Amino acid sequence: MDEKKITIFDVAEKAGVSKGTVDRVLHNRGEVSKKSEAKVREAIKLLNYEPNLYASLLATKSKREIALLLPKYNKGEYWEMLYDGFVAGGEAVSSLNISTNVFLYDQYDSASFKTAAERMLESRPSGVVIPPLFKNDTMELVNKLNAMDIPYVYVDTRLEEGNYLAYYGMPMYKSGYLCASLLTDRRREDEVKEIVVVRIQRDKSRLSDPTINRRAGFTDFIETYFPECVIYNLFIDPSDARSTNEALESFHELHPGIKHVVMFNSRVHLLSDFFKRHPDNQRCVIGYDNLDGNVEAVREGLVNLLITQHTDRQSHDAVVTLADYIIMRKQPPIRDCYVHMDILNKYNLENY
Amino acid sequence: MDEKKITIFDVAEKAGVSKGTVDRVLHNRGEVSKKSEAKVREAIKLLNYEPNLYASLLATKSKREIALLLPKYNKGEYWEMLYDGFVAGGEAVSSLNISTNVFLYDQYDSASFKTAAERMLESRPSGVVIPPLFKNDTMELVNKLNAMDIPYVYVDTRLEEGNYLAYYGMPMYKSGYLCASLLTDRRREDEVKEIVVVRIQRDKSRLSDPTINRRAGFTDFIETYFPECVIYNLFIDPSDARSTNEALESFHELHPGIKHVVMFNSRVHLLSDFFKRHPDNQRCVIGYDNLDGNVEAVREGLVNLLITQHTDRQSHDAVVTLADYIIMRKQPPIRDCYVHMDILNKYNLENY
DNA sequence: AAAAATTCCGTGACCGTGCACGAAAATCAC
DNA sequence: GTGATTTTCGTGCACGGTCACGGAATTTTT
Repeated sequence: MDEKKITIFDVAEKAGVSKGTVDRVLHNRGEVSKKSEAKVREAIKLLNYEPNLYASLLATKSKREIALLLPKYNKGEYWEMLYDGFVAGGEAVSSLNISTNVFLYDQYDSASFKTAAERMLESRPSGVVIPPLFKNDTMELVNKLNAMDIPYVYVDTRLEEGNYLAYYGMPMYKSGYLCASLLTDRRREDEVKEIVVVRIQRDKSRLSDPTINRRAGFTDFIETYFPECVIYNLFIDPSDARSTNEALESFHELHPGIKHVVMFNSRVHLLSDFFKRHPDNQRCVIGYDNLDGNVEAVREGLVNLLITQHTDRQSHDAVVTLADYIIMRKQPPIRDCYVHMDILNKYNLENY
Repeated sequence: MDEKKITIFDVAEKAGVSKGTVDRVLHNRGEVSKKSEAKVREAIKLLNYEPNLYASLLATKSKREIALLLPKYNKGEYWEMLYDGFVAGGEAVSSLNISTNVFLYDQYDSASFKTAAERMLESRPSGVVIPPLFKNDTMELVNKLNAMDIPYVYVDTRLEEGNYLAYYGMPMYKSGYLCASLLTDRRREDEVKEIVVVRIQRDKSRLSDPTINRRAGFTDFIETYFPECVIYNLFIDPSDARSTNEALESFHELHPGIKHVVMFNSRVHLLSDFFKRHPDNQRCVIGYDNLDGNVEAVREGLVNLLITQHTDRQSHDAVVTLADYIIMRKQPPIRDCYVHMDILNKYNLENY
């Protein structure tokens, strides 16, 4: 009712100083004696003072910037969604005098990550969003960020260190488990004897396969409920459509009866051509992520289900979370935000 | 770059008037000659002026209120989710000097709707959120709102008139279609011969069954792809657990082999007890809406799938949309917002 | 045409905070 | 103890609106 809004003046009065001093304390701008600072902080706590965001925003001139460190990508690839969400988040907070900036690197070249990180640091951002692809390099970066007191948010995956402001991502293990449950839904054991997992050649030689946990979840489910089932691994090269198709064809000749196909990365659309040539309405295909190509494949009935998340919302929320923290020192209510795993089929992908 | 922010002064100068006049035009506060008004509007358009929200919020004293007209509900019922989202939306816009207020009525008593609507109008809200249960009464209300120039947003369902600001809801017909597709996923025709649809006794005698379109979508799918299939209707009384169970038991005795059970309203949890007594892992049960009871039923494996939407987000977004419109006359980008239909099973309901 | 009534419009005091400027107080050097 | 530094602090304008007040311009009345 009588919500008398307390202002910086009230605090100043209570502390026996001027509003200028209170302001200095509020923004840790220094030039305040320890004694005064103590009194001001006391008064702030006592009065339960919260600064008026609007007055602050109106008066301030300082511009902030939030940076995103992202792998280079081609149109329609996974990382594009993170990028889009980041931009959208930037628009959402642009009225808070916060802008955004993206630094790209080559996801197969650790050195390029380092230089991108270096450039990013030089831009002196007020906050950073990172999908931590290179574990060690990211760790190094994060140490510097901590030293510079720059908050950062993980998206996609997360490192096991303790200083990130928040994390947005899909629970990988569970997403594999979910996939297996959908693939085998209401099937008897003798109906699921063989499964093909299509994988990316390049990931084999990589330090860390990004889908490893997902695969683990999937395998655990199958081994528990379909112990007799055989899981084949088929490797393809996403950059070479011809070799991909050849690999698929020759595998198909070898194992013509396989009805269950799964792909743990976001590239299940690469199989569309093959499925078009070999239609089979007994087949069940499950992939991940709502890339345009994947969605189209579901629409055409080539892929049955997609397990997705609002990837763009991850980076969007990351930006908003950072902005809230930068402007108002507001801690996010939940630090580890596992986004919901959506299940998309032909009939519910329209409004996604 | 040189994003020189244009202020009310720039507009005033361009129009050859004072800022006071511009302000009067901006808020349709009258006391402006047609000539001046025209010049001001011209200048606004020319300069592409947008008022500074923060300055406005800082200076304004006026309080606004957004009202929600909602059926009375018990804890754990569908309408509670709309309520929760409304409250959450209210918190999100509270800093815009906007508060919220809820007016409850008896969903089976048209007269109580009318008095609630009357009370609501007397509170002179700046915006209204309505799930239009009573078509005619809502129409009457809406006419008054239009006359009073009060914007309103539909949630849940929508009337076929043209003046609402926005609508948030699930595409009912499609949600039935989706349900049928999931129920029969990868089934051969001879595997789906009988389906039970459990319905609410009371809805039979009601003017309009709220699930009618959903049922239509469901039936259309089944008739298309499983023309031989028989759909049974079983009516229960949600307020009487004993009679419900009796109805289920006697139906079960009559048709013991039925493996497919569907419920089109949000009360599939009412069947939990029965399923507990008659476990059958060949059975497939699909319901709607993520009420706690329903979620629990999925977790326990009594219900296979839930088709849900973020019901709370409907009313939440409704409030935010209204606030944006009230404060900044911002039209929502999409007027008819069909929210995405989520599919929930045992393995992806945790983070929902 | 002057007076009265209306309509229209400019002015200026806020709203609560940020920040530059310079004065006051405290510390230091000798 | 005096002057020079350095530290600490108060003051006042700016930010871009809102809105009440009262005066100017216009219309109406007599």
